[in-house]
Amino acid sequence: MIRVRFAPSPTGYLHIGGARTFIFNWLHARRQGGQVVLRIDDTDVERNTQASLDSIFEGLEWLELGWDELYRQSDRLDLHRQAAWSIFEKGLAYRDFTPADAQPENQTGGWLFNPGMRELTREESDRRADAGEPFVLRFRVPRGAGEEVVVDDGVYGRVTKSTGDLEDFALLRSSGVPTYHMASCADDADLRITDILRGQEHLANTFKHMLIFEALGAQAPRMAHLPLLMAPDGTKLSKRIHGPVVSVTTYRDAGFLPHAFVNFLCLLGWSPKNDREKMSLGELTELFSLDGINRANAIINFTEEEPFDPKALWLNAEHIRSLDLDELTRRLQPYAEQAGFEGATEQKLRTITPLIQERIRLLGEVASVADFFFVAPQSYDVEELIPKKGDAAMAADALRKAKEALAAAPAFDHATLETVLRDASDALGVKAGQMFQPIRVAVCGRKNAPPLFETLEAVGREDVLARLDSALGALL
RNA sequence: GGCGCUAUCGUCUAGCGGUUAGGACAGGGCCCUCUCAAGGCUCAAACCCGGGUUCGAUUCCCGGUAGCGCUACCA
Repeated sequence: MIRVRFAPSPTGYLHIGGARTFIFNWLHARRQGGQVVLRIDDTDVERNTQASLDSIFEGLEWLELGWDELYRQSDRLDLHRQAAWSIFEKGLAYRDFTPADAQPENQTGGWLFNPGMRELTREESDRRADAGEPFVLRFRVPRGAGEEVVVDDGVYGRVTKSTGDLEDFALLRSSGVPTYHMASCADDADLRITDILRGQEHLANTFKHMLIFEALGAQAPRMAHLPLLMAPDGTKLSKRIHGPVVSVTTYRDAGFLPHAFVNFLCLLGWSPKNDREKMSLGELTELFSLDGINRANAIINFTEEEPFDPKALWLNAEHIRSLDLDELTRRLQPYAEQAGFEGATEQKLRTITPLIQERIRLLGEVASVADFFFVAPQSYDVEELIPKKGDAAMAADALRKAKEALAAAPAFDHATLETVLRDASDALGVKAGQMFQPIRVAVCGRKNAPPLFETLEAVGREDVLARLDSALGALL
């Protein structure tokens, strides 16, 4: 049974890179009928915040993927400490009494351990500890000549590092709180995690982790590191520098469909190799494989003017178009309410959905695309009422003729309206387009809108006639 | 600085010794058309540099360069 874990630390909001890591883990597990563990890595007491924790859950829940088990590392500190001391008992870790502020700076490279500490006898070490002297517990990295640690990575292949390049890293802080490395490995072993998929920034840490697993007498999980998501300027994503676009909830608020967003994120750093791009969650689950994961970092493309990657927008539009009317209506509802549309009942929305389905890329665009279905256009440029190759007189004629024809129309459905209005334009001796533009602007308040007849039908005879009147008024 | 990883159109990518270097998004043009979309067709756009290996390198090896990551009692 495959067991994966996603282990965010609540020291910042959930960003899209984290979301992608979660998604890849989820897909990897689900593809093989495995389980997904969500583990909150909150051992850094100083930097944890409730807001971050909330943002993580908010973001993950929105993805509509779910998980099977939930843990918090802070509930499991005893387990980590126990694991650390078991390593100490095996002689594979030692106490380092060097005060934190006396730690060598280490920028010229090459710091491996503090002289004197590694060689302390057990008696001496115990004596100083008993006397209450603070210490950190460090892993005793093997120092034999030519020794190396090997990682067989599911993405990067065989990667090795000489132990001569690995410092004696800390397992326990002087406060007694386990470090990330210790807590993470102890938990992975205890939770029987079989596969670790995580960001490539951890590749270099993995050598330490292999050492810890070995010292713990635990079988190391299979490792697979993911290329990183970068900002267009090539630097890492940062809310401070790049703004809210790096936060998952921004995508939710703008009106991305969760699984369209999942689809998009999957395409950054992974490919099914057959040129497929638009995939449902089911298809992704079926197609996902470590083989398809790229090794180079991927840039997510956004600018100040266009905060979302154009491909994300396109994919979202694709997913919107393939939703059935009920589902899309249901998804649209909260955004219509958010826009403050009066009377945005499901029934009313349902008549509008098909008219905007292929015209929006984001659910939130319902606000700007469908406004006139709910309220008469407040103001528009009167010039826009004037058709191409026409003048104000033609516009007025068209509007008057339309009023007359629409008032007399035997029915107010789009088929009837089409006949009636086309006949009217013939009678007026103008082109259909010249007839329709004034009507469209009068009713919708702009030149670009959904098809006219369906739109008129949805708006209704009474409102249409009233809007034609006020347009005529504005024209004269 | 040391160590690790990476390098194909603007962006995401396919390619796993011989290809007109393929697809997608974005961009240009055309068609369709009541506007806008959607759709169809089409154009432009890439193998980081230098050495090897080979009959032949985008592909394999080495070096350079560049980018990213790690180098904490952060994760």
